[in-house]
Amino acid sequence: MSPMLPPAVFLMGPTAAGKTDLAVALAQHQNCEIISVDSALIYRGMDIGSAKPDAATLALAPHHLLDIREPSVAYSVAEFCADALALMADITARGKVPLLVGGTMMYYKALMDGLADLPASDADIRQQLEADAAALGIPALHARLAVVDPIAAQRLHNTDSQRVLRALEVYEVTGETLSSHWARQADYSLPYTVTSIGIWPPERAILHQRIEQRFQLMLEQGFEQEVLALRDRGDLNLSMPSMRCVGYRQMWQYLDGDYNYETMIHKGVVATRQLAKRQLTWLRKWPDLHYIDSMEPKLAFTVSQIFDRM
RNA sequence: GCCCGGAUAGCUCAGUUGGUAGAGCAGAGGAUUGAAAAUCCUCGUGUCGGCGGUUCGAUUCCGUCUCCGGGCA
Repeated sequence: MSPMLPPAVFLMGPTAAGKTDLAVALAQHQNCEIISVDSALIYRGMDIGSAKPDAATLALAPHHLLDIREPSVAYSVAEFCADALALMADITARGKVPLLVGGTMMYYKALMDGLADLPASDADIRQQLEADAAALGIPALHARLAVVDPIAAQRLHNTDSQRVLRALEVYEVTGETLSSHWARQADYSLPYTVTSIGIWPPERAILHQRIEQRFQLMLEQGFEQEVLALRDRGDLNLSMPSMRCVGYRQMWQYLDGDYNYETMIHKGVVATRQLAKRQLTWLRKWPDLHYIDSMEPKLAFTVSQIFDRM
């Protein structure tokens, strides 16, 4: 990384760790502008269950990349990278520091390391592949992949529905294998000097407690009504990325009558804990991460010092 | 008070014709290239409720006690 590159800050952490509060405090006292890095906050009408900052908070500290999609429309990591890079350039040009905040770790990873030149998903082909998967099973599609792209097939487990389907999709769309796209991946590095900050409580039990309390709070704030309204639109279903978000999926299934209210709460909390665990798996291996204990009361001050040293 | 069921992993339970036990869920660790809040992989020692008895050996059979259901009074 060249010292000539402009600064940017990544503020990362598992769900319910307190990222938003810290980001808002920083945005008010530092010369920075917030870009959300969150695959759920992009959706309009999904506010309570996604723990989106409320209007008063956003008035104090505007966030980019909130409410940029209808829940019926998918977003992608590639779109995120394009959006984020454009915003970062703009913020930098206005003499401010881009402060990226969120928990979607693959978005950070792709922004940092780049993506291969792959085609966007193709709705028709994907639909056909999903039909094949339903009829034949994922292992059969994995076997099909092994014929055309043994390298990719070897890397993918034969039950990994999402990646096996994607690999076949890339091949069908481009006529070229996924592994050969990977092989041609261009050199790339993010043109910023990044300071990476990770925030979470030192004890997992504390995070679990916060997750449970926050889920209860969402219910009190009208999460069920929010999902009822989404169902009433009539254009959404459980196969869409938006409705697969943690909490929304479980509330939807409860409203379908799949299980009772108490079970919905339990499954929602469990799914959130499991999300946090996966986020922490990314964070543990993130290079040059400044870890911040979210239980530390002088948090904002600590982070300000990091800013000052940039 | 009596009768019948239960009591085994954090939870729900299976099982051992007597040789100290295993599933699902939870939890933990990991992977992660246009759906990523997604998708997937790996990981199972626990006084088999307590105390006695029978036995080479009891979580398993017998007795008894405790607790939890249900029933009868």
